[in-house]
Amino acid sequence: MGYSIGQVAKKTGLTAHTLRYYEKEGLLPFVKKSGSGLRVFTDVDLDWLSMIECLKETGMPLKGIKQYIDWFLEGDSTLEKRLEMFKQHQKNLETEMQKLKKHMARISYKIKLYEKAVETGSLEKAQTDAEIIKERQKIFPEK
Amino acid sequence: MGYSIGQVAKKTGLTAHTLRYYEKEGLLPFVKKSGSGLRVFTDVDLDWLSMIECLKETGMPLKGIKQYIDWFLEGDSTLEKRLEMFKQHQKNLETEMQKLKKHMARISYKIKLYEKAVETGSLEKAQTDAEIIKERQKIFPEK
DNA sequence: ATTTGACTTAGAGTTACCTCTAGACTGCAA
DNA sequence: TTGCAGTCTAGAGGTAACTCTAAGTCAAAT
Repeated sequence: MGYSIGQVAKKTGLTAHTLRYYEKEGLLPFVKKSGSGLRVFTDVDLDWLSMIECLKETGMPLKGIKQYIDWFLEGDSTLEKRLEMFKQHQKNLETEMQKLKKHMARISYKIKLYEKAVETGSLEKAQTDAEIIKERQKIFPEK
Repeated sequence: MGYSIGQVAKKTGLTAHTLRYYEKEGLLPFVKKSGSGLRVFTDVDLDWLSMIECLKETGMPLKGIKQYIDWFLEGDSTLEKRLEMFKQHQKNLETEMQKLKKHMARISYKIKLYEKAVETGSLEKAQTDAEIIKERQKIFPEK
């Protein structure tokens, strides 16, 4: 019914160092200490870590995550702020995804190009290949 | 038919500082200098910058990008390596996108939750709402 | 001819996010 | 009870990717 820092490190893939660092930065406000000073993590803390991971991996800086946690701790008076934060984050994320998709198309094109190049032994030859040029035009319609 | 560092900065959204930094790091091996030592960028350099942007925004560190450029400069003997690099990068990217999608679903859920919470003035009330619980189960089927 | 603004270099400083060290303490197993 | 892995704190160190400073050069406009 409680986890040591090492157990949580294994569960989350973070290091114990990082968990202490997160706590120091105010990202884990619910972690308790045992009588002898050892951290005792609960499932609530694991839920928070999972939310932190979600926000971090979608590009929110630790400061932003901390802001959210601080608002959470302030209680229901900050509900609008938190909603607004999530909405903004979602918007950023959608923009980001659009960009990623374009970049992926470009990388797929590069793979086709380099497959052709490896086949013929020459990048230049591949670049003048009719199929490749057609492919390229899909990704760079302006050119 | 050549661009100054300031013109390229405007075109790309990077600062002149950053462009010099990229050059120092070996990311812009084709940029020439005028007689008086000013950098002269060409369209080829803009193409490279655009590729650098693509790789950087898809999470490749500058070192990885430099490796690619170094291989490019070595010529056709590194075609396989470059193909392999792009394939690996594509794989990473696909994994990343899957993760992002999951995170986005979670953020959408949070928005619904907080919309409900703002409506009722209480996060706790919102969390016990039947619709919200159903929504939550879509994202956390295990719970 | 002078001013204005962009450009040059080398190198120091910044921010975010860890990552590690040292030296001490804890808790369980043999 | 001895040993050893795990944990503690405070604080230093590291890395990536910029970002800026200083001190000076260059070039177009007035």
